[in-house]
Parts: sequence; C-alpha cells; structure tokens
Amino acid sequence: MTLEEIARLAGVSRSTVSRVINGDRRVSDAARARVQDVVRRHNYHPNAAARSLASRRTRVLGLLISQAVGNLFTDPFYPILIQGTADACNAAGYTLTMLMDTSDDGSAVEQLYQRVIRGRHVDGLILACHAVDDPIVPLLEADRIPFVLVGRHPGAAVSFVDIDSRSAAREAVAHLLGHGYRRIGMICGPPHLIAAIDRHAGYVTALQEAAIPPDPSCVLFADFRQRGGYDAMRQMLASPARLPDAIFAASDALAIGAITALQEAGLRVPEDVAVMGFDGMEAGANLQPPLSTVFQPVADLGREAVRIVLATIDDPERIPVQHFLPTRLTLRRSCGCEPSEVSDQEGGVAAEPALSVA
Amino acid sequence: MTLEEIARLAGVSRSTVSRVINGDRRVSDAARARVQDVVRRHNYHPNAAARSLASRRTRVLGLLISQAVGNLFTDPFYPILIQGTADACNAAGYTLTMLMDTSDDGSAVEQLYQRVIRGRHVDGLILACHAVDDPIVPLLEADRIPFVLVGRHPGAAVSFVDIDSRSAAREAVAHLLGHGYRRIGMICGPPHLIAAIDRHAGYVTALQEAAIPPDPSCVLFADFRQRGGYDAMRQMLASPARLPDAIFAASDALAIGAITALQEAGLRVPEDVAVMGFDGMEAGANLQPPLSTVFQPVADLGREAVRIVLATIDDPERIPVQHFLPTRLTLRRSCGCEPSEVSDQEGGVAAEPALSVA
DNA sequence: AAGAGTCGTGGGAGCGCTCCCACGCTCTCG
DNA sequence: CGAGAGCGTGGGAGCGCTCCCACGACTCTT
Repeated sequence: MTLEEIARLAGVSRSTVSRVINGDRRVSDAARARVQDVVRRHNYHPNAAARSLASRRTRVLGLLISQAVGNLFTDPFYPILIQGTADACNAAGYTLTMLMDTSDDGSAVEQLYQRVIRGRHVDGLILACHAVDDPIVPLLEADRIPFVLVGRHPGAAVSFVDIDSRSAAREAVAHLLGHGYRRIGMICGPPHLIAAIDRHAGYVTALQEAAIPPDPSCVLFADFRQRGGYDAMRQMLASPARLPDAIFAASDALAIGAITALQEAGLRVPEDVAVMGFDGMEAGANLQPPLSTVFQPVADLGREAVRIVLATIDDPERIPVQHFLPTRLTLRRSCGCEPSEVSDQEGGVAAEPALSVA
Repeated sequence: MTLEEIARLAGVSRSTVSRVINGDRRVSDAARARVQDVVRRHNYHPNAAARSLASRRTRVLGLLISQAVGNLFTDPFYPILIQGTADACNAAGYTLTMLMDTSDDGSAVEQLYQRVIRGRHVDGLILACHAVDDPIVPLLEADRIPFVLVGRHPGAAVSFVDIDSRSAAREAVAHLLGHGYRRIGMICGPPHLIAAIDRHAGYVTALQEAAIPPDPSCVLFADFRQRGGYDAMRQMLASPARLPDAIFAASDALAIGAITALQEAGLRVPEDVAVMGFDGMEAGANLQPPLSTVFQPVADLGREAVRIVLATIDDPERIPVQHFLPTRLTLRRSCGCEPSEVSDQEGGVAAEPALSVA
C-alpha cells in the first residue's frame, strides 16, 4: 500500500494525500475527509525509509550510552533515563534508537558513530554519561548533528540538561552537619566524571561553610558501583582511629556498598556511622536502615533532553540551552533522622500507594 | 557524499562501489582497493534511508517492551535484556530501536505498532514481557513480521527464548526442602504472566515430590515489585499461626520486599523464615542476609533472541525455534545455607573481582 | 574453431515518498 | 472590469541507494 494507491482510491493526487498525512492545512475539507477515510480503511502508514530519503529527516533520535557495560545497570539511572526519553519520543512521534557501547573498551562506540550518525540514521542525539573530555562532542559539532548532553559540559557552548550536583551535595552534607557529625567522609565517583567532581565540590563547600577543614584522607574515589563503595568503606575501616562519623556517598549504589561493609564490621548505621546517598533510587528505601539520599528527577532529565534536541533539529542555529532540574533531599533513617521526621514522599516500600495482593 | 561521487572519484561505476560496500565478491582486487581507499579517505557511509528504500531492509531491530512503565525498572531484568540485545545487534551491524509503552494503560503500544511496524521501520521484533494472551502475536503473524518472544508462548507455533522457569523453581524449592523446611510459602508474580505461572507450577511440583500437600493459603499473588512482596509478606504475618518457615519468591524484588517485612516484624532471616528469590540480580547479593536465588542469564536471552530473529529475517519460512537457556541456583545465606557452603560465583559484593579504589 | 560458460563491469529502472512549481479558480480592490 | 493575490490541486523531479540485465573479454569445453 503506497501513497499513490491511496491517492487513486481517494480520487486525488499523490500530493494531496501527502498533504493530508503531514497535516498541511491547504487541503479542502472534502478532499481531506476522503483521504482520511481511505487511509483508515486500508490502515495505511507511510514508508519510513521513503519519507526519510525524500525529506532528509528520519524522525529518529539516538540515545548514546558510552560508558563501559559493566557499570551500566547496577543502578537504575540509565533505565529510567531510557524510559524518560522513550516517553518524550513517543509523545513527539519520534522513534528512539539505542546506541550502546557494549564493548569493554569503548571500541563499539566508534563503529556505531560511523554507521548510525554518518549513515544519517538519526536526526539528533542524546548523550548520556560523557566524561569530562568526551571526544565525541567535537565530532558531533564538526558533523553538525543536533545533540544534547545529559550531564553538564564545562566550558563548551553545548546544550545540556543536568541537576545542580554541587548545590545538591552541599545541601546533603549540610544536613549531615546539622545532625552534629563533624568528621564526614566521602566516597566519590570516578574523578573523570563531572557529576563526581561536582558532588565532591559541594561536599568541600559544605564543610568549609561549617568551618571544618576538609581532610583529604576522608575522601576515597571509586566507580559508582556497590563494589566500589564496599571497598572504599573497608579501606576506611582499616584505620579505626580515623573512621568518619558520617559518610556522604556520591551514589546510592556506593552508599549501599558502604552500608554492607559497615554492617559486616559490626557497626550500626546510623548510630555508629551515618550514611547519605545520592540518586534517590528505589532500592535505598528498602534497605535496613532506609537510605537518606538526594533524589534526582532522571526521567525528567530524559524528557527535557528530548525537548531540547527536537528544538535544535527545528532550528540548528539556535543558541545552546542549559537546563538544571531541581533535586530533593530525601531523608530516611540512614543519616540519623528519626522515622517521624523523614521527608520521604515516594519510592519507599512503606510509602508507596497500596497495591492489591490477591 | 554519495555512492555516485565515490564511484566518480574511484573511476568505477555506482554498481561496483555498491558491490564493494556490500561485500560482493565479484569485483576485481584492483577496483576493490581503489574504492575502499576512496571510501576511507572521504569517510563515506551509505545513507541508511536510501539503502532501506531500495533494498527493503532497514537493518534495524525493534525491542518491544509492553509492560506498564511503573513495573519496568525496579529490577534490572529489562536493562540487562536491553544490554544483551544491543550487544548482539552491534555485533551483527544492526541498530536497536526501543518500542517502549510508556503509557499507563498500554495505549502507546498500539500507536507505536502502527507507526513503527507498519511504517516498516524495523526488519524484525523482539517482544519482551508478553502476557499469556498478548494480542500482538496474531497481529505480527498477520503482518508477517519476523519476531521472537523473550518468554515462552504456550501453544502457538512461535519462536521464543526462555529459561525453564518450572524446573528452576522446582529445584529451588527442592533445595529449601533439603534444608528441612516443610511449610514453604510462595509469593508469586501476576498470574497473567507465564513466568509466574511456571514458577508456581515448579513450586507445586517440588512439594508434591516431597509428598507435601500444597496449601493454597500459603501462596499469594502480587506484581513483581518489592512493594508486592512486602504487602504479601505482611499479609502472611497477619496469621502468625500459619506463618511459613520458608518463602519462595518469584522474583528477587519480591524477595527483598518480603525480607523487609519480616525484619520489620522482628523476625530473622533465615533463622525464623528462610527466603529464596528468583532472578539473580546484583542487589540480592548485598542484602543482609545475602539473598539465595535462581540466576537467569538475561543478557544471553537477549543475544539469543537477536540471533533467532535475524535467522528468521533471512529465511521467513523457517520453522519457529524454541530455546531454553540454563539457570543456576545461587546459594547465599537467606535460604539457610552457611557462608562456607554458598555457591555464589558472581554478582555479590564479596565475590566480585577487586576494583581499584584510589 | 565455435559455442558455452564465467567474470568483472556499467547503466537503467525503480523503491515510496517530499518538495517545488505551475495551473485554474475565486475573491478582492483600485 | 482587469490585475493581483490566495487557495486547492496536480505532476515532475529527485532523494541515494539496490537490483537486474546486458555486455565485452576471457577461459573452458568438445
């Protein structure tokens, strides 16, 4: 079933059918009705390839996830990001394709780039988890591909959506200080990721504002996974004299790993060491103790990214926009808050709306 | 940069360049070398839309996830499935597009189907999380779209990959019986999902083999989320006299919810009530106590699905194939096993290879 | 030595759309 | 009342490939 056939059946020209399909207003009501009727009766849908070839638009967006596979799905950041972007794409009539580097060494991304980007498979790109100096950014600029980063890019004039990691971290650490903890350690993410750098900066700022000199020996860098948090915590536990009374972890996964190590060592959370996470993933709510954390609106990040990249496709000359979405400090028990004072409105087992259990 | 230009620069015809690009052997070595040189020098990649239009092949595979959004990413089944399919697609030179129903009521899937499937945006489809009577299966058959299910489809002659949920559940429950538990409850998934039905059937079989009459009051149905496990466990706790001494949960998320409820009630796992999960997700390894579970190779399920759908694209007449991938009982502490006898080789914090912590 | 294959090559046709221009009609206004 | 503008419409050209057929130059057969 092609445009031409629909045209024949509706007694109009190819052009008129095309106009109806594409919502062009310059079609008489009678013609439009006839065409729509035939389209509906034959369940016609235009061929995507032909459309793309003629219009030089694919109506496809790519979501590029370039981090090495292993780290990807230990926390739900990426899944929720995928969900948010897919949602916004659906709403806009776009298709979402996954460009996922499934190699261990980042070699797949090069191949994907060539085939998908240069093959004009997508109209625009959403980049997730880029390092500070991700070489793909200048490539995209050179190829003039509309794109948006999820996670800020320092310096360069590129569009991005992000949370204000630094302020959020500062607020979280200030909350720990409010509980009276003075020796606050941090388990940080990999220092080549901006999010990790920003969260660390926020931590330092909060300490300085409380007139507490930051102790570099209290800060350990790991990847964002549970294992990293576990190892880092074990390392801190190896010097009991220098053990912090609270830990600010740069991700919930790190926090969970740290809590595991603490509990294995016979320490109580938060009584002996308080823990604050970062991300607001559901798993933290079901921990013992429930994890205090900084909630970031990941799905909204994805939706906003789609909005921006679509706007850039429409107007490639538009100046880059940079959006920061709000975070929310989600207080549960691991930071030392009492159940009565927790602010958790979502995510936790006990706080969720009831589901039927047959 | 088009085929024609490459041809001109290499001093050959369009056809010859096309042959080189597509690996046709009937090109002289000299011509091939010249073309490859020009292609490389100009970083030429063929236009995907033009290729698709002319060849009637898009080299795109769709991954359709039709479950309502809320349930999607509380456990890492889908993320890992995405990763496995993306990996296999990369390897085969295919692109993966996400067809994700992000509506609450399943309405988006209809729209996606029309636009993407009928618009011939994909060559084939991988269906994840289909219900017993998913109406999309007959639709796909009618439209003659190559597809494969992840999760078996009873009765119909369609291709699928799955694990043998029933045998795996039977083995898991048999293990609990081996610990001496006699009153084993089950928290089951939604009964419209085949995986839930199969796991329940395996549970019943194991009990029957041990000459224990299954007690329907010991079986509760929930969704696959933590909240469902929590609610179900609370319901069981409401009748202390009938409390099981072990719980077989149809997913790790359910198991985690159940453990939370048990611990909130002041009960010890596994001393008072043992718990066995199903999935083998990483989070379970970092629980207190670490969760015993049935590991299923989700990424391999995705890879195998891609393999099957590609074979079906090559030969649409081939008879449907049905692959069952092996599971592995992963014993940790929650079922009553001692640390010394655990079989965990992967996933757990303590069992992972060391990572550098700076 | 003539016919039948094989091999490398070139070019025409066409995939199913969109985009642009042209055409005829009606309406407005000087 | 005739020029100009606007509207709905149709058709040609072309997007960048693949596929098929044709063709010449070989080699192999009998």
